[in-house]
Amino acid sequence: MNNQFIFTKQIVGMASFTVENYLKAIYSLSRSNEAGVSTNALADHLGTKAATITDMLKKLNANGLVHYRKYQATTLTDKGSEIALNIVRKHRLWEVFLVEKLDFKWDEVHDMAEELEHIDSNELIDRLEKFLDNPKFDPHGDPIPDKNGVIERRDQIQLTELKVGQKGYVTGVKDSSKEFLQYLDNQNIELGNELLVKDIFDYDKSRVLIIEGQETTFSQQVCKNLYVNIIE
Amino acid sequence: MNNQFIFTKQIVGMASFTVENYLKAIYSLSRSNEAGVSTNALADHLGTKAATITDMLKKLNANGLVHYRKYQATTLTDKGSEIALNIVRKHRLWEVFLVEKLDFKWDEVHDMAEELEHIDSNELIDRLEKFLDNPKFDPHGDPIPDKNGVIERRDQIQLTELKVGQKGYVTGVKDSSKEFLQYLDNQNIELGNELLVKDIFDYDKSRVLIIEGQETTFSQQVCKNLYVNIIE
DNA sequence: ATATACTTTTAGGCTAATCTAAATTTATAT
DNA sequence: ATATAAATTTAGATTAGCCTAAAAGTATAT
Repeated sequence: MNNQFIFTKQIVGMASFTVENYLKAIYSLSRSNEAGVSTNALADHLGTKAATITDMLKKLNANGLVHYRKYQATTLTDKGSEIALNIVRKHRLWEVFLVEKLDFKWDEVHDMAEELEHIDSNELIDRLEKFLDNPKFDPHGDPIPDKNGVIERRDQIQLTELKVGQKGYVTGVKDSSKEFLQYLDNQNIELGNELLVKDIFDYDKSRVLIIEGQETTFSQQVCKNLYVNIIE
Repeated sequence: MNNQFIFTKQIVGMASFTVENYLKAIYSLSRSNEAGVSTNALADHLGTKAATITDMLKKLNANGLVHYRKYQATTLTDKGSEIALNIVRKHRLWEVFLVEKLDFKWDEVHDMAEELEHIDSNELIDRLEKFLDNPKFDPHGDPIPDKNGVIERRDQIQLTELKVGQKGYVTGVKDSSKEFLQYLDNQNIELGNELLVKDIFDYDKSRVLIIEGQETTFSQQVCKNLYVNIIE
């Protein structure tokens, strides 16, 4: 009775706004959980109830976008993954546009990009990419998938992995919440900054760092959320 | 029982995608019909059924966005008009972006702008406007409302109003359908072109024109859909 | 002036995406 | 190993936006 097999927009070859958001959420949560994503984790992430997730996962499964079996972790199919990566691509390119061309700050662009990522035109996004000079990373250091969904793997590590005496430069943030980004702004930290780990306190694992010549102490939590490349 | 008094997005101060499209349609159809807009005209324009329009008009009325009374032409309230003009503003600015920055042609931008116009950020659109160098007209010659909804009145006329011997230059198109725009492309007509009316045939009201030195014949329909400014 | 045509509204339904409450399955802790 | 807790699913309902069919109102042409 319930037609679970057709999404309105899929008729014309595209997933609905909502479907796109589900796929993106599954993609995103899968980064930190190889086995797949739980119903509750999705409900949390999307701000809906678990029952709603179950319903939708059944539909996505019926449409070949996810692998779903009752009570089991959910993963994306190739088709689902392709759609998710395209949304991520669009999101990140629009963020570059907002920061580079419209002078927004890196903590201001997320909500706008959440809307822009659903604009339905690959021609548009390909031209935007070219207009932006083919950027490889977004303003938070996250890699931008190319038009085939290929993401450049970066050998960045968390700042917590640097030992005392080691040098690195900031390549990205693991947490790109407004709060964290504004904290970094306050501390005058930005992508590309060079730093040296001067000391690590055993007690709370906080670090004394020399960043661009300036001595600063960062909590372990902050260090966990900063990605760096080691400078040998 | 039916809660007609709250639109989801209005809680956070904005009209839904659908509501925005209704208001824009009413605005647009009101241009050619001072008294207001009929239910059927709206249904036609929006590709829905009259019954659907009636439902929505009642809700819009309850929310203070339109003046609606059974069986009577509908008009926008000030609040409805403000929202409609803001959508028009966004639509036209995005069209300028697509043409000027991403090199789309004027017949390619409508559908993308139909989506982009609903992106919910006035800050974004104000910055886009500045980035585009405060354009006053979109790629089809339509005026762009400023952030207060004020539209510059242009004293353009239809090409049909020019008499034999009079000169003008093209300022815009009345019909901005893909078909008409592509026809103009084929004829090498663009905004700013100078023309002279050489002759008008009584039989079918078609015109012989000299456009940028080139002699061409246009049907009355084409001439009706071209706006010009007279050159004295 | 009235029949006919056209427009608009009403009544009753449908779907996608959501919810709550209850039932079921899986995981965990003694 | 089993009771309890946590996660997940099912069942039934809601809302916005749409539909069809029928009723009601308005306009038009003789």
